[in-house]
Amino acid sequence: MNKQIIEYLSKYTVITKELEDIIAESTFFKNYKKGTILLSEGNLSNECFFVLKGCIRSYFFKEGEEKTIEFYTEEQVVTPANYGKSTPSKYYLECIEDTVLNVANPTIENEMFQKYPQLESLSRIIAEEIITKHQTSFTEFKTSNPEERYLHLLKTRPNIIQRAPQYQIASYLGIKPESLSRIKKRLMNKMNSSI
Amino acid sequence: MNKQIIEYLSKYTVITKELEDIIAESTFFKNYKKGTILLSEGNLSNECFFVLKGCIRSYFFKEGEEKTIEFYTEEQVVTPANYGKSTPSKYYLECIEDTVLNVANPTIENEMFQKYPQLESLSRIIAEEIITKHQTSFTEFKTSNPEERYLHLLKTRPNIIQRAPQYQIASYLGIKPESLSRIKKRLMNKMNSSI
DNA sequence: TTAACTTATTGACTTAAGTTAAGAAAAGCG
DNA sequence: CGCTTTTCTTAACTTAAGTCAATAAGTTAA
Repeated sequence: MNKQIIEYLSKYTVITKELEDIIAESTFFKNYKKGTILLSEGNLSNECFFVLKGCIRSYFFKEGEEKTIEFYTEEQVVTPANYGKSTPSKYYLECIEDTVLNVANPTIENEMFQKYPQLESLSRIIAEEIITKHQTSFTEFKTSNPEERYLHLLKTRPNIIQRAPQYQIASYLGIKPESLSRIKKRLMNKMNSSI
Repeated sequence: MNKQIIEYLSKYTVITKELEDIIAESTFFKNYKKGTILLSEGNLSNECFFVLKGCIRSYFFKEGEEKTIEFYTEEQVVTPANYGKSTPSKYYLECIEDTVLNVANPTIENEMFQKYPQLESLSRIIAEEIITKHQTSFTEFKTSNPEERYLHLLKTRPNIIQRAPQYQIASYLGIKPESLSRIKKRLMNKMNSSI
């Protein structure tokens, strides 16, 4: 099971046997049933996650409506915004499938960072990588219209569309479910008429 | 001049005199005239920046149109996506005002990280902070319409609106300049009619 | 298997952003 | 200072997303 994490981390640096053991020591695995809420609005967070299998969705309520912030699937890191802080969470984390996670907590993590600076170095590199990816996604979103955003999602994360209900996809794309329904229909027509 | 950086870093951890010296050693200051291009599309990047005074804009071209990605002002860190990597930049960095920057490069930075793990620790913490801020901004953007986005910018970064031309603000808000012009007019009317 | 509930689609209508084009205002420069 | 260039505004029109409401399709559980 640890193989997945090591493989992920190996993209960023050489993971020695020692480092591998350190990681194994400082984290643990956990299974969650579909529908499990990992974090609720208003609550503190003392866990961050690495998705081994399944899907986590972050969402919150705005004007009474559920807004999906992000979908996290295999090989993704989920660090709640208030992880290890004393501030309440502004959003929910929910397993939208049966999910297997690798879990860490700030106390052990900080101890490990103290002991093994290489581990913190790795975290820094990964954090910077995530910043870059976020900026790319944000820019893509900003410079696209809803139809283009849907096509982009279809291209870059096709399985998300299979795994999450459409009303969740819609708010993830910043539109209403009715609009997503229409966009799909419009695209179907375009496909057919171009045959 | 270094005071600004130290003050900024002090938000995240205690900056000892030693650490202060380390930072002073590993970076330098530089002045740029308005209009200076710090990084061009297609080029490599060997510098990251901390804005002491002035404003940097990142932008790129999509379908022949300039799209503003971000504005960086006083006390903000600018790390190009390809900083220290061997990949070409996808965007431009331009000083839209006379600007004073604190500049670092990856070679010295990595040396310093090796020598002073506390410095890398600080970088990790700041990087994670930036991730959280990005996610908040992205979510705000996604769940707002153009008018709300403009009002949000007016509230959170009013000086940007003074400092950048409107067509740049427009693309930053993901809309056309004509639309921003109309939004402003509409808001003026609302203001007046509510007196 | 049906009944209850959730999710998705469709239609009619409203609203606002995009597009194109023209002119006004402001900024930059010789 | 006046001329040029850039930026901003306005208008008319098109297009697509939001809204509201009804119905259809799919899911879940008694």
